[in-house]
Amino acid sequence: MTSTDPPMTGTDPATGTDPAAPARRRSRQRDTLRAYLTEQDTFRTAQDIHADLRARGETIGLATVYRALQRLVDDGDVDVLRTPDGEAAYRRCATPRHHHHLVCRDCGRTVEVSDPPVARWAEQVARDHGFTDVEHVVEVFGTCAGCGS
Amino acid sequence: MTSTDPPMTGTDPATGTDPAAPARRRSRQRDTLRAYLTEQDTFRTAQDIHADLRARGETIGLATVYRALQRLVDDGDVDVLRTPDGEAAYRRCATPRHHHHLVCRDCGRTVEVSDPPVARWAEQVARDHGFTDVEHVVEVFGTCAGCGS
DNA sequence: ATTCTTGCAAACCCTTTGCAAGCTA
DNA sequence: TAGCTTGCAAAGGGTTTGCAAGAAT
Repeated sequence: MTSTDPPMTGTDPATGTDPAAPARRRSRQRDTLRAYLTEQDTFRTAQDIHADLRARGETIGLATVYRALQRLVDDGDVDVLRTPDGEAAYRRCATPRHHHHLVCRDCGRTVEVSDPPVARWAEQVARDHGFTDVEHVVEVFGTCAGCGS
Repeated sequence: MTSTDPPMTGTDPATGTDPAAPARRRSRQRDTLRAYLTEQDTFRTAQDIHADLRARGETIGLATVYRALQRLVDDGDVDVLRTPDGEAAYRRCATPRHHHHLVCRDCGRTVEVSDPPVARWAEQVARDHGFTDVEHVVEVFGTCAGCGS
């Protein structure tokens, strides 16, 4: 609806890419991260991801994990959310369109949930009070069946 | 509805206070902070609050601000929320019962909004997937009329 | 007098950045 | 070869904590 993300630079209407953006090269690390994220169904912090990859014997630096995640997020390939204690958690979601999450605060297991009514409500409330460039954050945290006592 | 906050220690059914908790003494700093928060209608970070108080000539340490805010939050006297970039922002809300916020991402000006449907929706979604101890985070960010271009 | 509070500085943690070396195209 | 990518270590920024000095009861 509302364009919440104004492009920083112009994009070529033909290719949809930014002509001014630097060329992108592929790398083992980024491929590894992408593969890892694809097989995950939980939200994980950058540190978690780094630790997991290292544990598997992969060689990748923490800074690289952060940089790669940042790029995936910018490209819209990965979702980010802030855990209640302020850490950023990442996840490659199955649903490409706007949605929310039901996240287990213990293991990160996540269920994607959509709710158009909430979005409409947010837009309405904002408009009623003269706010623009609306963005709403809706996350549900809980303890999943597996982690429950 | 659901008891989302299990008490860490037992509370005396008579007084409603925790017998094991240390005695609480009043202090100039805490009174000042409380007064400051009461006159504010915007969400502010601990750093902002500290800067504001210092600018007014008040003498109070940053650590004290953090500790005092933490206590107010624990007591349920102040609301906290995470800004999109991970900082904690505090505000003494007028509405004592559960509610959400429409926050200006520039100046922090806030409008308290209630929406029972969202809460019920969250509970329902969580229950449907076997999650317990549900907690939902719903915040709407935007640019208020005053900060808008 | 007791012990809760404060301040400062150091410690913590997550995240970002500088820069030289490595690798992709 | 050109220049994007990586790793490491250092720097940043917010928040917490240790500890001795300062208050409140």
